[in-house]
Amino acid sequence: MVALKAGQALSLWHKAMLAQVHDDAPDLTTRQMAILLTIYLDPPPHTVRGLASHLNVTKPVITRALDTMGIMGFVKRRRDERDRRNVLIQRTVQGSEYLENLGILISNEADKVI
Amino acid sequence: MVALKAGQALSLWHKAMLAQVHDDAPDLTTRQMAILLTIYLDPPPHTVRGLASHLNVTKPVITRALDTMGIMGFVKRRRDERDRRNVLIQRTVQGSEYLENLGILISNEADKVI
DNA sequence: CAATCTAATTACGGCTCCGTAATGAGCAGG
DNA sequence: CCTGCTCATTACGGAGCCGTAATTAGATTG
Repeated sequence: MVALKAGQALSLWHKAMLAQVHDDAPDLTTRQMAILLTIYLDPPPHTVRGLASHLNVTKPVITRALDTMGIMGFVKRRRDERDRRNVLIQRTVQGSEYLENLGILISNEADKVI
Repeated sequence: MVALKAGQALSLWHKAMLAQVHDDAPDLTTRQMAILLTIYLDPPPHTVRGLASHLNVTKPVITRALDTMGIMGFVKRRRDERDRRNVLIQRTVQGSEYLENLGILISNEADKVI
């Protein structure tokens, strides 16, 4: 399972990108996608500072991405009651569904790669 | 080989996105990446109209993406001498190298997915 | 409790992208 | 030729993201 050669990897990437472009679902930037996936795949808690450090970008990048993805309904913010300076980023049902569909889409395309 | 489940696909996508964000290589948009991969993976000739129709976007989107990626050195334009209304989009050494590295990167990340 | 440090956000100027509509240039038929 | 058609590009106003720097709010330390 897996063991993907570079050419096959590019082909898979191509198909996945095409599907993303065709599905006129909300088009996340590379950074937004990386942030969203980190929130959903890495264990919580997630803070702005932690995400910024993990992705090696500045904090405003995270804040803005959370704004955008919050409007899309993909993430939620909650104050950390222990240290009210922190904001804890939380998952949503809608975000889970979005990523689940993305996973299925990529998985399906992977099946078509010889 | 391959047979990627949805969860593994997401994990692969995540790692590939993170690598993209970390490598502060030029950050292409989803559309630009889809266009670039189509140019390099699908058989030529490629025209603005053909790419627009293939990706289901308007022609100015293609023109602008070619401008940007042309400046990056990833694609070249040439007039079609048979029908001088057409522009033929061509690959470059630099673009090949960029995509080759991307393929290797994704392939390496795929190896790490259990 | 004042000074200091930290977390997150907001402000600002700059750049790129978007979609629609107009423009420029080349082909084709009568 | 000239009218109509096609291909690609440019123009234009609007929206989003960027990085740096300033700001707000909360914790901490002496």
